[in-house]
Amino acid sequence: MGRSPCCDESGLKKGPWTPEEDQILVKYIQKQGHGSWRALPKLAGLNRCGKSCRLRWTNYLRPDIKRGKFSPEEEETILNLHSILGNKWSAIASHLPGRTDNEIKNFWNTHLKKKLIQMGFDPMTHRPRTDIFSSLPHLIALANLKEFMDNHSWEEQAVRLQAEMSKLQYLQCLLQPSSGSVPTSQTSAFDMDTINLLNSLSSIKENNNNNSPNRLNLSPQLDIGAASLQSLNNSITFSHMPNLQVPCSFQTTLNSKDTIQAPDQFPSVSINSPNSPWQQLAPSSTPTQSPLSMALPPPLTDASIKYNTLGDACSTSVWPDLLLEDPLFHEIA
DNA sequence: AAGTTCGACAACCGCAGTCCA
DNA sequence: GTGGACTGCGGTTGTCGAACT
Repeated sequence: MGRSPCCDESGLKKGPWTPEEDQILVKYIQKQGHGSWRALPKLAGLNRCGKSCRLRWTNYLRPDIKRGKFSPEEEETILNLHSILGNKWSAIASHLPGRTDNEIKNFWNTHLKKKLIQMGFDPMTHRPRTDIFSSLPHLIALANLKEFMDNHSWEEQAVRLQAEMSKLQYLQCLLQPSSGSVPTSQTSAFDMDTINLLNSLSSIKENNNNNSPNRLNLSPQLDIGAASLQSLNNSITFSHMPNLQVPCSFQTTLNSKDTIQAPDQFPSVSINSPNSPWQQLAPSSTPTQSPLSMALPPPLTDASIKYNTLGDACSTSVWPDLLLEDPLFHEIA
């Protein structure tokens, strides 16, 4: 298979096309047809390689090209087709009259991919992200907490947990300044899980203010997630615990339905449409439940738990490092 | 006002497939 | 069957304007 040598030729112009070049190319093709792309530049009087001419024509100058923003219907079509075809841009383009593969590819990379990621979907599989690393710290902390609870007296646990809560409060003070703004896509799922962990521990304390009892009633089996935390919440009493709260900008109080609506910044994606890939992803979900909610971990306890907004699990921030370097984190984890 | 950063999109690069002499 | 010419395609890079500092 020989490679096209045309672009290697020296002396040919590269880079953006001028209106004059566009005019020459359009006039020539309208008059003669493109014929051999390799021969075209010479015949048309253009100092470009044939490949460049072909690309310019097919992606920009072709008269049937539809320019302008993608409609919600087109977005949905792209999402549907991409969930089936993957990055087969030309195949996707063939279903969208007037749109080129390049245009669709760019639109995907700059808009749709980000939307899916922000909404907690893997842009390649179109499925809710199941990044094990994002929940790992949470799970490890819970497992170790349970182990500690099992192996120590109530007095020891109370003293130690109080000390840990004080450390957490200190950590929170350190974290506060970096949380003055609304969470962005740069806020990692790791951060969110850290916040969840802080909230979980906080809720332990809150619950203890409401419940009675100097007794431990841990479930014999470690049921990671809501059940174990609920168990902790219901069974541990603390006094003089520091007030631990995540920055309010990260808090979103859920109602009893625990359904989160699609964020306002994604108005054009109709995720509930019958043809939407997200709809297909959730065949068992109730019609009123947004598939977006599938991307969220289950709420830890009830509506009193503040849950965080979605974050990009792939991105990084200084938060994880800060926490990982702290001895407290190693003690908990 | 100047410099920097960021996002959108046009254009390029290079591999792979097809055609044809 | 072979190999060069050509085209199609997807990934990547470059450019430019807007937003931000």
